[in-house]
Amino acid sequence: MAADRIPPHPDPRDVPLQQVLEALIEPARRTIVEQLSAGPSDIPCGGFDLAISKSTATHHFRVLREAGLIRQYYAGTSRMNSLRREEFDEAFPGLLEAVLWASVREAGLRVPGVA
Amino acid sequence: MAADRIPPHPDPRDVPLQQVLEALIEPARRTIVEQLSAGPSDIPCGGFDLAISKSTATHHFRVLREAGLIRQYYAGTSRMNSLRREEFDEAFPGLLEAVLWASVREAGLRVPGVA
DNA sequence: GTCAAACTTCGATCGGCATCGTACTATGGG
DNA sequence: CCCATAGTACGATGCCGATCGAAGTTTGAC
Repeated sequence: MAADRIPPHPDPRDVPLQQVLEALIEPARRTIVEQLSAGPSDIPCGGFDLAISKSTATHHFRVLREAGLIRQYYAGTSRMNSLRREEFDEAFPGLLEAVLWASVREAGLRVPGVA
Repeated sequence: MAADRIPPHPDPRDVPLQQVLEALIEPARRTIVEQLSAGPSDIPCGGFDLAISKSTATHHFRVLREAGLIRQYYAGTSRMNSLRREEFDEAFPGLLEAVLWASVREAGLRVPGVA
């Protein structure tokens, strides 16, 4: 079975705020969350646009999963990732929205044309 | 003059999200923000309920100030602190509310009586 | 059965932040 | 003027997390 390889997913309501903030503070991890939030479909670990090694990426995915932010499951040899949006929002209302909003806003400010 | 002793206060809109999260991730600093948010009046550096040394506290106040979260001014020998609620909310809508809400919720869960 | 692809696990390294004690500065009271 | 009060500034220390490479594991394709 493939399910055996899938580590535990805590209920977001059981995750301390401290752990959630620690998960969201790392830029690469925020990028992961942003890309998941932006796209309509789940993304395999290797499908993200990240400038880090595979082993480091694995570490980041684990931190996000243990913080209740993402769900992971296998599809063949690929480990898929999906954002646990609703469940997480129930536990931490407004938090993800605020962080993502600020991220997008900053990304926008870096691009414009006014320079 | 006393004003000379007051370091610069950046506009929250100029503070990167990364810096804000780094400011809010430290428990002692969140405690400071919470106590400011809870009370109706400003609080001097020495008026907080913190289990850390003075020099460490000074460090935390600086980090919060530089993140655009608090305003500091002198009243005699006391350095007063106030939460920059509205200005900060304009720059990071919903963020402070979400963090404070989660904090309060957790604090409540630790006390009850069901245990 | 054999190979390649996709990740994970394990140790080691390295840099940054929280922490503290000590010394220093500014203010106000007696 | 002198002292107490309230913080700040400055190293020094110690820990924790991000990072990587190398080796291991699981799956699917052929």
